[in-house]
Amino acid sequence: MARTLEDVAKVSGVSRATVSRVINGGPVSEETRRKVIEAIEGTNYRPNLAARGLVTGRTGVVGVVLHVDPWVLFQDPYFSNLLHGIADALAEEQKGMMLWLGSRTKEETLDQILGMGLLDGVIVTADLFEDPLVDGLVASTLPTVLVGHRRSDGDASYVDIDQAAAATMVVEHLVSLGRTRIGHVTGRRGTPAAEDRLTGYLDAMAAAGLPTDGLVVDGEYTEPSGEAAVERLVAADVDAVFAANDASARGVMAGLRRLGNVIPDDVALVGFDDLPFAADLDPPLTTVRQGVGFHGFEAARLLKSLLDRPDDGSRRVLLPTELVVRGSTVPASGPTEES
Amino acid sequence: MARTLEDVAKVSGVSRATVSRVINGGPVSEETRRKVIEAIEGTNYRPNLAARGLVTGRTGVVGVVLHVDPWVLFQDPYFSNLLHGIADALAEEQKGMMLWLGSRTKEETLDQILGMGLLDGVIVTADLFEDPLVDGLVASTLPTVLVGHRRSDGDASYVDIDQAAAATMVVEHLVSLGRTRIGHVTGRRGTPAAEDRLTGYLDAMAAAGLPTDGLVVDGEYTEPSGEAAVERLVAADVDAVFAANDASARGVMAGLRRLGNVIPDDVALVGFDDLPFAADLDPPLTTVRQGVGFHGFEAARLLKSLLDRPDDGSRRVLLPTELVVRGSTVPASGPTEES
DNA sequence: GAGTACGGTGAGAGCGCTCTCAATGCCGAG
DNA sequence: CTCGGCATTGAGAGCGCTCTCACCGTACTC
Repeated sequence: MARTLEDVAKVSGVSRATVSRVINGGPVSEETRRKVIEAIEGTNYRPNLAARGLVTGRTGVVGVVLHVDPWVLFQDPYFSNLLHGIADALAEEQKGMMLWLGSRTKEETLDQILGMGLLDGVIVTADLFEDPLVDGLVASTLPTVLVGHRRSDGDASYVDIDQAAAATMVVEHLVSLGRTRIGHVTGRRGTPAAEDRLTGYLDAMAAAGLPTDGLVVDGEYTEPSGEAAVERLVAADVDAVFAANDASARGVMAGLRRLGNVIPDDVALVGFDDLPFAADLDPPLTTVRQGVGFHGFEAARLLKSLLDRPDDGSRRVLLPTELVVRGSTVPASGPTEES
Repeated sequence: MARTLEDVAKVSGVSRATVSRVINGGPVSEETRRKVIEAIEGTNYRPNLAARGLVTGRTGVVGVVLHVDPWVLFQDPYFSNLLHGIADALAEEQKGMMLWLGSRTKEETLDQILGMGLLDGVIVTADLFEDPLVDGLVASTLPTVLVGHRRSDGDASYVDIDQAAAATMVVEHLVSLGRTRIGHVTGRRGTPAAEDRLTGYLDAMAAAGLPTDGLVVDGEYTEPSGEAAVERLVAADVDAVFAANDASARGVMAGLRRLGNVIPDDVALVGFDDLPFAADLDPPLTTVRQGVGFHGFEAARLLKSLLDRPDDGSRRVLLPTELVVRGSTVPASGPTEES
């Protein structure tokens, strides 16, 4: 079993350099190529990536950093979808993926990643305002693609959605239905996504000439926080609620029902994410689909482009979102029994 | 910013070899060590793992192969717990983790892993009888630890539980409660775990002198398959059911209730896995706890031992299981209202 | 004083690979 | 018949690191 280039060279009767050419597609005569390929297959030889990486500086391996609590990681479909998308794109490019989870401190993780020396680049989620890991990665020489971004990441490469525009789209939809008292349950305050969605909501409300006093209640992206927000929203006499994500929308739905409100007749409800359960709620939840798996896919492709043409500077990609209108904002249409 | 050992050597006025000694804990005078460390910190130097790996043959990176459909991967707590355990153990040993998911065919994945050349070893789940990936890994020169094992993996290194013994423990518990018509809903037939649990059940029943005719119904590890099995079990006049996992136990519970059976009074019920929801069922489910996170942790430690002392041959570790007795096999005790 | 021991250090080889550069052989052109 | 040009190949340097080995100076022995 051939272990090195030299071995293959000996077997096929050529030099090390020629074998290397065959493997990497250099100019080699047809006959020699055939002989070498035969030798490679016969000896089951596989080039050593570490050695190649040492000389070329490229290993074909990219790091993926999902530095979140493992329970969150696996319970929140966001991350699984994202990872799935990344994995697919990397597989397509024949690249390896090295995954870091949140089992150590951010500083330790950063150290390990930067010291690895085997990575061509990294993909990392940036969902907090303060994040030394993201800061360190962006500041390093390692090509980095963020999924999501903070305002301070203006000159980094990232894939994100236009959070504010998506929120605006939601409000406009509700306004078009004739709703005027539109409440908003925010996401976790301080996170970029939550702040941007809030901004989009406020801007759209202002543009429509609608008031927002008392209509914004802070949430936490969780079901209980959504349910807890209902009391104040109902007290503010809402006829529609935009929850910052589907989980809190589910809480809002439960809370509204408890207080005797009919959805969408009394209060229309919109979520964000389009998680699988959204369509199964009663009534089905109108929500913003952001296609997380696609984000991952695009992040990997962005990194590839960054690696292929490093001189083009950083890239910013804003992916489209889509409003999925369901029963929670529109009464069931077609043949239906009157209530 | 120092990029190489040579740079650090120049800054601290010693040779490359001495810097290497400082980093790897060789014999160096206190004063020199201080100077070098100062230079390292001052220049923010990080050793290049690829280069080190090239000469030592060790990179400190291990591969983890969870070649399952990503949806399953993230929905089944088994894998998240396992991965979590592995990640924890590796973090403790300062090792990197490279993750392969099921985004490509097993053959392609195998090729990539073997060709990587950056891995010290690999941890892979072996939950199918036929698995070219596992076969290839075990047959390769790459140190491999299996989580779970097939009968044919007798000479590989693995971490597993004694499935049959656990099943026997379940049956003995039910027998000790005076149950005699004990049914079994199997896992997916053909998988090692399902077969071994079945074997353990059959052996224990035989040992207790109890019949099993008509008491075994094939399941799929899923809730619907559990519910579907109930009809035949009730027809066979069971007074207890051992389901091969918690998910199918939940299905059995629903089915029994639908047919008007009271748990545990009419029929006792036992699951397997002790997933979080098991304790929240009504009544709480008696089940076998296997501590999956711990399996991962142990697998990583096993791999470490394999790497540290390769000459000791392969290792086999059977982890203990624990029967968690809850309301589904024992009537609530203590101050309780009579039904 | 010569011999031995030993902690501390540097020089240099070499891990498996790529890549530059020069050498070779063969072609048609002059 | 000589020469430039081209396609093909090999020799060798070197990526950043570890590790062996030889060497130095000091201390200790007899």
